[in-house]
Amino acid sequence: MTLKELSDMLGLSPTTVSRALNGYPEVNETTRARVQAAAAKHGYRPNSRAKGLATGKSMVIGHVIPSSSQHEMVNPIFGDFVAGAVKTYTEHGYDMMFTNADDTSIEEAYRSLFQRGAVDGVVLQGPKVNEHRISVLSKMSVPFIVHGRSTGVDLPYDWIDVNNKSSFLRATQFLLDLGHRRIALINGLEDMDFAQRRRDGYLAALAQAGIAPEPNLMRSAEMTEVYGHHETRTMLALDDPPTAILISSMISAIGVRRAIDEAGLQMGRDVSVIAHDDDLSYLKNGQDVPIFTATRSSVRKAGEIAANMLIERIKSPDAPTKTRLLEAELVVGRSTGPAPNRY
Amino acid sequence: MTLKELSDMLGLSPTTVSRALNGYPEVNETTRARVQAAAAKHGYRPNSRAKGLATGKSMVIGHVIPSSSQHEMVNPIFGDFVAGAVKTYTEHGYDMMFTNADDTSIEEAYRSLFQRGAVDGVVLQGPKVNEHRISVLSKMSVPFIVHGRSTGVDLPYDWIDVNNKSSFLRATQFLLDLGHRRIALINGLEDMDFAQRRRDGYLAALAQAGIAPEPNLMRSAEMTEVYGHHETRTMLALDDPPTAILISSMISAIGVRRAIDEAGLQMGRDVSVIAHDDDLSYLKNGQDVPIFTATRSSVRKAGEIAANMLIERIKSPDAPTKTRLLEAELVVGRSTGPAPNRY
DNA sequence: ACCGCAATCCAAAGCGCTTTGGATAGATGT
DNA sequence: ACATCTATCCAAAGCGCTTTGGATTGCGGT
Repeated sequence: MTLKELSDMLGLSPTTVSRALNGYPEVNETTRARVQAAAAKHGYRPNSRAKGLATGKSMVIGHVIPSSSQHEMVNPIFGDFVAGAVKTYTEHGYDMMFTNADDTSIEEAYRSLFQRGAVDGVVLQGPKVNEHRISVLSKMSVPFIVHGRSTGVDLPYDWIDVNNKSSFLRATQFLLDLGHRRIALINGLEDMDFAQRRRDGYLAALAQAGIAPEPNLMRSAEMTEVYGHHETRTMLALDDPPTAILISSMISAIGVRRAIDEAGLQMGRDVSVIAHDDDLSYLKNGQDVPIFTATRSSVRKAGEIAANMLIERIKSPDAPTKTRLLEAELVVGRSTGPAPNRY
Repeated sequence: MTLKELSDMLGLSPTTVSRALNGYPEVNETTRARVQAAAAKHGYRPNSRAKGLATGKSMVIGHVIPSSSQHEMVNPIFGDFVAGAVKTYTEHGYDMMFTNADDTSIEEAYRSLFQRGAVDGVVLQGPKVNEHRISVLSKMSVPFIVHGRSTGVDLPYDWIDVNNKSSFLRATQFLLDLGHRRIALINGLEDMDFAQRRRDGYLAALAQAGIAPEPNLMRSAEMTEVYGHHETRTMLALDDPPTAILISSMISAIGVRRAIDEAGLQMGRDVSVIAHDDDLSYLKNGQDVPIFTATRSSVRKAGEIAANMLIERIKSPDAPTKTRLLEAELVVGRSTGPAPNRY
């Protein structure tokens, strides 16, 4: 069912039918009602490609998934962020498009998406320190939003981020207040911007307390369960093991917990644990009492907000850049307690 | 940069340029080389909407994410399935599109996607028993593939599924062989087809062993960590608690493990556990020795295969339907052991 | 020298929609 | 009664591409 078929059927011109359906004023209200009724009856839906060609908009927003050639790691927060975003997109009439690109061609992927006219804007996820993609998108002068920020990039750009530094600063202080002195950090990959900020917060808190950071207690890698387990196991076997561990992800925290159990220790008594909790829908941090003491910030909500900000940007490309910094809340669960009196 | 601009620049007609770039034979090879060089140099990329309009294809494949209004549960396997699929799509020149729909309008969402000409095919995920969407898509005579199957739907359709029944049959037999008699099943939502098949396998094994199923030991809900924890806790508090637990998801298995620990029991000695492992990239089941004994089947690979099958279907819409049944492997880890001699 | 054929190229139509620039007719104003 | 609006509708162009149906040229064959 095309516009022309519908208009023939109604004895009207395509022009009028188009206007009737798109809410233009130059059409009689009774005619409009007739048109709408017929459109509904026959299930007419304008072809989005034709519409896009005519209007110059695609009403699609793009996300590029990097398929790190080796690891093929799929970020576990991906699903929740997307779920938040897609909801907002749908409400505003946008569709969401994914493309996959390996690390070397990721810039090419963004360029292709735009120059083909496939999308009206993109979301940039998982920014690294000195993220190159930001300047690429900036130069293309294309609407985009960054989920996270990038230290070292001076250009103005829209972003939404959690206050990683302050939340890890606070979490570390919390542990220090409990008397812990040997606090480990199991962090994400070091070149990721969020990981660097979290480390900064951690280091700042240690510095305030006059504690020298110990490289042995600072680990970083992709945040899988197995990684958390492995690093914890290794660190607990040190001559002078940590009494508290700070972890950048709930997933890894589960591995940490497993290692603590295996070592015959008790989490919250022998070893305190604080994790960053993205509030994933399938991995709730307990129901009444949180399992882990955690710095919590919903990544789904971040997805929603990011989508809204991007849509705003698409509407007014020349508006001043906007940013949004979310504060994580510190929820206290049963995984933390006073430092054990070992000596 | 449009086709016309490029052709003007080259002193050729749009026809010839189009043909040169699309590999048609009626163009001189030296001309073709010239055109390709110019296209590369100026970064020309055909507008995909215009191309789609002209060819009648969108080169996009659609996925609909149901946002169950209440739970807003995002399936944790989602990310990996998508990662597998999008890789295949990209290789074949397809983009991937998401739409969100609440449970009531999900059928509408599929219809809209096609009638707007937004996609060339769709993937149907998470089929329920008597899945209504299958007949809807069938009637629309539209290319689609189901990830999973639907008991009660007689129509022929393409699907790829894990052999849920046989894998849970085998897992249950494995536990029975270890001497377990009170085996619990922590399953997914009952109306999901996979959950029903897994239960069938479980029940079949019990029946073979002459054991009457006990409703008290069979639970079903959305497979979160907290759910696994809660049900295990409840069951372990029974007068006659299970000695083994079968779980439909690694995520929930983590909660199960937590409950076992909290009860002061040891997994693999006091309580045996087998989980279904989708081989998620961020939740590997251990590295050398698996943590959980598990029925394993990579959902990422399923995504890849599904994508390939769908692309085949799009190419030849009238070919006979194809199906693919993957067998899960039973990997034996440290979470299972002989039934404790309690009495 | 003439015909047929292959190799190259191009003009123009068409995909389904929006939008510009009228046309038409009845209503209004003086 | 005549010019002027206003409300309503339509024809046609255009978005950027593919594709049909020729044109044109040069070559071998007779």
